[in-house]
Amino acid sequence: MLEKNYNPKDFEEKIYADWEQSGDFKPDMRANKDNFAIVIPPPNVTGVLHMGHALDDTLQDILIRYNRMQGKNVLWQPGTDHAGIATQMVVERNLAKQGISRHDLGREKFIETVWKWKEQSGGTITKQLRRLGASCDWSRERFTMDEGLSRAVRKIFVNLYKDGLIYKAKKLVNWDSKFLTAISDLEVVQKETLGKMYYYKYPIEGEEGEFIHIATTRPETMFGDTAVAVSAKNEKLNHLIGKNCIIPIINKSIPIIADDHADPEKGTGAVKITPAHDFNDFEVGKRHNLPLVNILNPDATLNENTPYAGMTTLEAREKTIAKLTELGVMEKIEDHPMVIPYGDRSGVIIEPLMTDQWFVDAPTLAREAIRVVENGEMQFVPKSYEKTYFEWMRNIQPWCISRQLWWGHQMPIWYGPDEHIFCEENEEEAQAKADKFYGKHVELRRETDVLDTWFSSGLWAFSTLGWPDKSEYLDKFYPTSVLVTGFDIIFFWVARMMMMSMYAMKRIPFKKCYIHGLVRDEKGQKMSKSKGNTIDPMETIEKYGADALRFFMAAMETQGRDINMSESRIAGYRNFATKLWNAARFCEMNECKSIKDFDETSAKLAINKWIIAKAKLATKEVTDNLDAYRFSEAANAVYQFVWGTFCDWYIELSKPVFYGEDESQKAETRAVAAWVLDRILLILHPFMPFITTELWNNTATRDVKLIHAQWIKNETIDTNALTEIDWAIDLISSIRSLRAEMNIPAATKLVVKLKGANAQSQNSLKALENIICSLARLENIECVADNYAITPDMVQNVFKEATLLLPLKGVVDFSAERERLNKELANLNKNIEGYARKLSNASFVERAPAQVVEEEKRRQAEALANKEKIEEALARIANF
RNA sequence: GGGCGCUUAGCUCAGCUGGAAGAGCAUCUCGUUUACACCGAGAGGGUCGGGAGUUCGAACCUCUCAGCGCCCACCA
Repeated sequence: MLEKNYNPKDFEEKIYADWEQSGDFKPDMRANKDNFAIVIPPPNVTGVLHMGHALDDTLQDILIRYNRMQGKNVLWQPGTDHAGIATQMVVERNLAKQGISRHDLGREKFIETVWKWKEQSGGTITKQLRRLGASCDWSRERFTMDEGLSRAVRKIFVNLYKDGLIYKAKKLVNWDSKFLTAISDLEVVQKETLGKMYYYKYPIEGEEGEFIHIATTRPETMFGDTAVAVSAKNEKLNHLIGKNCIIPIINKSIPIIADDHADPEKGTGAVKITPAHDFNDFEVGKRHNLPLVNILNPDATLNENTPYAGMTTLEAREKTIAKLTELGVMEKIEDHPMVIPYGDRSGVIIEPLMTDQWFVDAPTLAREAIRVVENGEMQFVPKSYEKTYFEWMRNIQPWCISRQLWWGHQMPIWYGPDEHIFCEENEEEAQAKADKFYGKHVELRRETDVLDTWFSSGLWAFSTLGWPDKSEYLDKFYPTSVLVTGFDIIFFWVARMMMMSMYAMKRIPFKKCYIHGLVRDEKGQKMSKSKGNTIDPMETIEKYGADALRFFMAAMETQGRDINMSESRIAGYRNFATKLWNAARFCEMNECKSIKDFDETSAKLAINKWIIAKAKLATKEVTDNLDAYRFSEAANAVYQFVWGTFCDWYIELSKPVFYGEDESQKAETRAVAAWVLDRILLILHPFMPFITTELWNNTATRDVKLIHAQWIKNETIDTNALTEIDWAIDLISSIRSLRAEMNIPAATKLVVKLKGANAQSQNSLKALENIICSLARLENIECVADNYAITPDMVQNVFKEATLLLPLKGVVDFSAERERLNKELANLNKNIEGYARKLSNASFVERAPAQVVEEEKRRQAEALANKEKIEEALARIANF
């Protein structure tokens, strides 16, 4: 017995526990079937589920369940990411509350603390994924710092190193002065800020009273200047090229050089060159062999190469300006809108800094990764994202992979006494190589840097499946079927997976990459903790059920667009679940038990044949749309069928049967209703796994669990079964509409005389009389002999057939109707003119497809007939 | 500067191959009826951002103008 009220909390968690305990999420490895696999984008191990995950993982679960129901061998590979900086940051913050810094603990103790934190909070997000209904194979859960995955990381690293694709270099990198580490270009966010432009002048050496005018936004970097550049084409200034100028305050002489980096149109036309602190200047410096003067400490304070050692850049800037003013070389200060780089995690200004770092030769790795997208081996859905991908990949820069952090994969690099590098998968091998290299035992020192988190994420598609070991999972499931992720992750992850997979496996990591948008708040604003506009998916689930949230995500997911949260809409989908719940109760109350191996094609009754055809059409629609990754279309197809067709019409149409006398009709209708409900649960299951399973367990008699029930493809559909009932529905709708328009009370039973009607329609009417009278609240309906026939599409709007309906009971005011008919008539006249014009257009008649012309003629004829009828109707009601 | 996308009902958005404009929510009217008021029936509401072009036919294709958003790069 179903409870009276739909209450998802009663069963959602229970059902999930059953699935997981019964091993329903595990692939059947013995079976020789088609394989389908998705690797989950690993959430941060210590994170909590947000709406972005809810979207991402709902879409994946839909695909997973849909494919599982097609009898495929399905694996959804779950796991979490160690998220280097993010996790280290959280743990450091916790320690800070106790007044402890990571340096107090030391590296080993600190890492231990992080592991403890991981043990303690690491299960949160996976629990939340379960609550959402994600049918991952949890027995295979992986973590990027697992022994197996770490081994994969070391192996790839060593291979890349030995292939010359990883190298160490002293380069200008993005330096995060809060975390004291280098970060990659992608982890830098540019922010629009209103800054200032400072204009001042450097005296020309040996020429009293001569100056070169400089403009800069960062005067404090002048102590690192090693040249001033002027374009050779700059007529006003190029006479200074070759001379020297003096940096004030420190009185250092630097050359004035010719370089086109100095745009005569910008600033003063002369640019101070600070090669150690600016990416452009670095390039200029390389071209001219300029010395590098580093003026910053790692914490972004100025160092002893400046007069202001120990000061922050802002403090030093103040000092510098004051001093320049005092020296009389300061000219002016202007407001200047500019873009300043910040660390995406630390939020501090990122300084370009010269340091030793490790790089992956991304441009080389990108070549294969580009090729397999160009030739269509890996396809983006929507396709337009491949442009974004190409754009980035074709301009890719070496990837800085070393991080001066503690939490992460420590690089498999050892240094000998003379700094000779040994790169091996483990310490023993490195030691052996070193001993051999030096001809004696030596002490090795391991590189302390760890790898960028995305290095290990890049291996995720194959490392989780068991690589570098031989693995059945790898054989069956690699390349995986599809990767589902947000557009903001294309560069961070998709691109790197492509590069790493093409390098390590020589094969693509996934055949398709489905990219979705962001989940925003109701107003379309990006959700963020700082704005306080985040919505916790767990609270939404608590309030409306996981099914409602999932359906919302699916129904809103249209390719290439962001999703705005809408509580009213989620409520709407909870209502949808309630509706289905009540429809199932209706079936239960009328003893609609599903019959094992019921042959639905044996149904005789028109309404039953009709709903069966409709159900099959809905199935096809869902199937086609899911195959094309059109989630919203698929979801809406089920929604429309369940609510608009099954509940609104079929249940109502079945009532006269259930409340009638004919037992054989009743029996058939019971079986068919049960069959349809069964079908609904089947096609709705990927979207709403909980309610469908709960109902299935209560109503279905099939001895298979819904999660494994067979999806039905390529059925034959008896579309002829649609006509009669569709006609009746149009008729009923029209009568209802007319009744409302004419203000006839619902209680008033009408007598309807249907004028015309050919033999077939008369038969239909006879057969469906009960239904039509009951649903349209009629006393009776009868056909009146006449000279024109009724076809289903003629009854689309009864107003066009106004003479068909003559209310005999109740007082009816026709004035509104008269007005309406007159309007209709005017419209019709306009249309008739239009048709005539079109049909007399020789170009149209000759060039449009014959059927289109026919259609136009048919419409013209119809319009003319309608016109006649309306005129007739007007004449009739003239007496009222 | 380069790229991508958006503009359709009051709101949020669908609309796939060019063939008589759709959904949900909101609004208004009415509710006989035992699956459901988290409901039912009905209604109103659109110059598909503006303009031009291609076509027998354009929300859809082309050009153009305007507005909005995102990504990348740069800005002394």
